[in-house]
Amino acid sequence: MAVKILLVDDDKDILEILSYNLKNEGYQIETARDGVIALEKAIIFNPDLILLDVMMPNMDGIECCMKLRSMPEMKDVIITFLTARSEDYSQIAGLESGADDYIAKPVKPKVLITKVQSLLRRNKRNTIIEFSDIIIDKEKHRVLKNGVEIKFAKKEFDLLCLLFSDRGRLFKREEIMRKVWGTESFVGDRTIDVHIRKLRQKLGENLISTIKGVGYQINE
Amino acid sequence: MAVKILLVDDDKDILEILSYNLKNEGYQIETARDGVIALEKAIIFNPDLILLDVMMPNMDGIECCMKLRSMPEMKDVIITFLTARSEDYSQIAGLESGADDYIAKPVKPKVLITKVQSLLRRNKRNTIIEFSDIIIDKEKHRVLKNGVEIKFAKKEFDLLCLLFSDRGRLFKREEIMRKVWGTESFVGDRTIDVHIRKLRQKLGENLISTIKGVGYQINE
DNA sequence: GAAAATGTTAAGTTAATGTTAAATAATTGT
DNA sequence: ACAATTATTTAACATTAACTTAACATTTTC
Repeated sequence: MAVKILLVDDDKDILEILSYNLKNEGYQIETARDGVIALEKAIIFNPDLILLDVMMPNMDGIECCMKLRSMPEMKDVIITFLTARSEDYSQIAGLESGADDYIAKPVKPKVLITKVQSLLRRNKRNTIIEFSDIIIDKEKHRVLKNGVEIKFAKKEFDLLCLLFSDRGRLFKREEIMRKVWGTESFVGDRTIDVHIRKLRQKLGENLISTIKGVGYQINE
Repeated sequence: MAVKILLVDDDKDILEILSYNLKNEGYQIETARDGVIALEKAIIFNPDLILLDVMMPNMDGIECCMKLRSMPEMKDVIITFLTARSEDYSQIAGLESGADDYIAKPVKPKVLITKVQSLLRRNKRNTIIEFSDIIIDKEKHRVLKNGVEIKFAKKEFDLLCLLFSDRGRLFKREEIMRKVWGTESFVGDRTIDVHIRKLRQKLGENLISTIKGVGYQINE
């Protein structure tokens, strides 16, 4: 699956240039013209990386970044500011905003691409997840419990990976739906439950707990 | 099959000189002028050895190397850096990058050839694979089951070798397609299945298991 | 304790793969 | 170069496993 990048800037030209260059590198791009739109698009698009202009109308980058970070599903996204002047640095670099890095404007396409590559590399999340007696190897599509392999069908595996991507965190049904089934498929309400059932059968009844009216989480 | 080497350097002259000398030795050579191109070519060309300049525009050798190593299909390729100065050594030798060795520039052709030979020799281990009652000899293109030779056509053999190159690992259909059939050939969907069928007929129905929607793997 | 949400099971549907034979393509021997 | 042989791909249909749904049970929340 292609890497997804959300570009946020109020300057149409910048959006276009950066968009063009990043698309050329094979990235999947979405754009937003202010912070408010960015928040909405981020939820739908589920990007791996967000490039966020600091100075924007409506909602500035710093505020947008903080809002993004407050959403649990955006915990792992990489956020990078685009800043017009290095003076802003003190504010931006501060931990508060929750960004991972910043890029000084004006941005040269080549520099941007290098930077993006290095950001993505840095965040190559662990492909192997271990938790008590369970080992999940995303790459090999393999799950071991007490050293014994247990087979999982595709959707089951995707769901499992999602839940284990942040153990203990509560995943809302809506979020599970979006991340495992995607935005276009419209499946019934019981589908998630049935898959949860299968995970419980295979890995033990006490692994996943239900938070009624909200979603599911892995018990830590 | 000739040994395939991918040469990566931004200096055209170096590419030419090394290319010339290695071709003379009977190696099959591809070249790339930066890391990005190198990644693309590596996937298509599927080299045995990659000689990688460290200092390059676009994507440097270290980054390129890490990217290569992160692809499961590049697990067994030998990666060697070409470094302009021995000072870089500390960075390069670090385990992180995943390279096997390095060669100091400027490279004398004779030295290079000796080095390449020794690298290839070192890695010749995988040529014979044994697994329960099956013995596969890649070099001789031979398969024995319980001491009895079984003949495999080329594609069948390639597929078999791929699956056995990492027993237990799940190979995605897309990956099988790329590695056995290459990126340019567009063959139908059922082609892989038919070949899997033949392997199962020849080596037993329980050897290979299907993960629907994903791919195939050897049962361990 | 009624409404809402989720659990559970089995049956229904869909999508993916299996299988066979026949059609092409490649290779070999003469 | 030609036919003969062998390898590979395609096409059609069968089968299977994955996934979804539906019906009803159970649990939680207010």
